[in-house]
Amino acid sequence: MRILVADDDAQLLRALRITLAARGYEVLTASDGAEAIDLVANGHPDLVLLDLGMPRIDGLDVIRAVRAWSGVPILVLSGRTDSAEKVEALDAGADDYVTKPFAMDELLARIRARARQSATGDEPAATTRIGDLVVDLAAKTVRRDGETRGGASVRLTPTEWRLLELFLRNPGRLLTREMLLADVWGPYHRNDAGYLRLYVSQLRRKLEPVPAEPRHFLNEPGLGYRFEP
Amino acid sequence: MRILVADDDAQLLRALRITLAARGYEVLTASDGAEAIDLVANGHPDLVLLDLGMPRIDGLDVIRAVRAWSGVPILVLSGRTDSAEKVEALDAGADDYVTKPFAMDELLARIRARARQSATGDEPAATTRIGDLVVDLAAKTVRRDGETRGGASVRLTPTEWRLLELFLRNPGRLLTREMLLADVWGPYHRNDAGYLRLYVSQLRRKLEPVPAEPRHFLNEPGLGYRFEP
DNA sequence: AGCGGGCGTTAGGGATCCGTGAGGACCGGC
DNA sequence: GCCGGTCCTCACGGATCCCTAACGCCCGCT
Repeated sequence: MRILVADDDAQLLRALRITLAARGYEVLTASDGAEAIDLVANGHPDLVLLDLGMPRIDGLDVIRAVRAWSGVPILVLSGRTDSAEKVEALDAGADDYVTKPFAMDELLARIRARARQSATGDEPAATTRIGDLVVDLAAKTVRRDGETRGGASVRLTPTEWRLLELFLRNPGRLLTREMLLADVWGPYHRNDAGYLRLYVSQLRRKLEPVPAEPRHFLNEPGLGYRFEP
Repeated sequence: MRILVADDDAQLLRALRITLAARGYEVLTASDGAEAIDLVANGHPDLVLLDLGMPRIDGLDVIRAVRAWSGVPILVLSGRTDSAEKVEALDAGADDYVTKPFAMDELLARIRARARQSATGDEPAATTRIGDLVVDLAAKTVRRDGETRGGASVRLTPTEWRLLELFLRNPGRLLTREMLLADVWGPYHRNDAGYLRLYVSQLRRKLEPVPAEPRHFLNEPGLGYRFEP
């Protein structure tokens, strides 16, 4: 999550950088409008914190310039409290408006709200490659590499998806029999190792280039299984 | 654009209804939390204005209940100005927070901002081709390819439109039974899989070239349905 | 060599899920 | 009151999936 902070107040800029970095955000900074526009274009931020009172280019023009080509969420910071200015900024394309001085925890909460919005909106498709197959867990699709359309090349059953999901979420890690059985079939089937043998076999048949010589779904005798990307 | 206004203050409710209606919005109203949840489920609003201080069900619980199954934008109105309450509401899933008393033009601007957010999403897919049919979600029409004039070749019922809309907005992705049921019939019908079977069947009969061999509305047994363009 | 445990695979049977038709309940318009 | 449209309930044949049982195979142990 990368945030661009644009403000001409160096002290506030520094405070925001520190606070945001401490929350795990990646921070870009700009101190005037031109720099802000440039960094939106070339820095690819996921969210913009924009002060309206910056030199060289008016904040409203920054919003309009950005909105001409980008849909990145814009959260406006401003000292002005009159509603006319808020209306102008929001109608120019801003997504939220906070007046200074502001409570930091409120600002952070509003940032989280905007981050949610972009998280659900655009999905770079959390996708994993297995040989020449591409697995998309969210869309529940497995397509042959290169084929972006046309029905899914491979169909998996619900149980197969649950098992595959566990493997893909823990790449390279050893997953014990009990862990896998408890997560897929529930805690009362920790001893039914036969289920695992059967479904791992089916996953290999559908996903391994050479099912007889597994290279991604590996067995560790006596322990469990491991997924190697 | 349909807006649900939930507030226990009858006078404010009436003022908002009149103001919003004058701006061309369709307005639904609720005066307590339970009614609000019910209307989100069955009224299919595009935006929710929610007062936090309502009887019967706490406002925060309303947010959580709605967020459990719907992504509709929620704009909170509240008399409380302390930032802790704002943070709670925003983190529960609200998209914006306005404190009473508020300036009406600011509220309207924030409503427009939220409306943009949901509107920009569907523009690129305003029209979709299914076989030799062309579906226009905005105009709610289905015409045979080539015929630009004349009445719609195919008529769909309101429920069929809601279902079709979900499919067209998520092309290629698997939509689970629960997701579809919750979005079309509300969260209290997550188990009525029979509804889905029936209406998918009707969509296929009206939209598939060969209803008996569906190529666009596909079923994944045990999981849900998938729309393939 | 003989044996036993863990592993991979195959082949059904029973349960669940799906597609579709018919018909009743409800509503607004004429 | 009548009627067309929409939504929902119910029922049943067929498709799909999950689980059980059984059979080789490999490897380490006796």
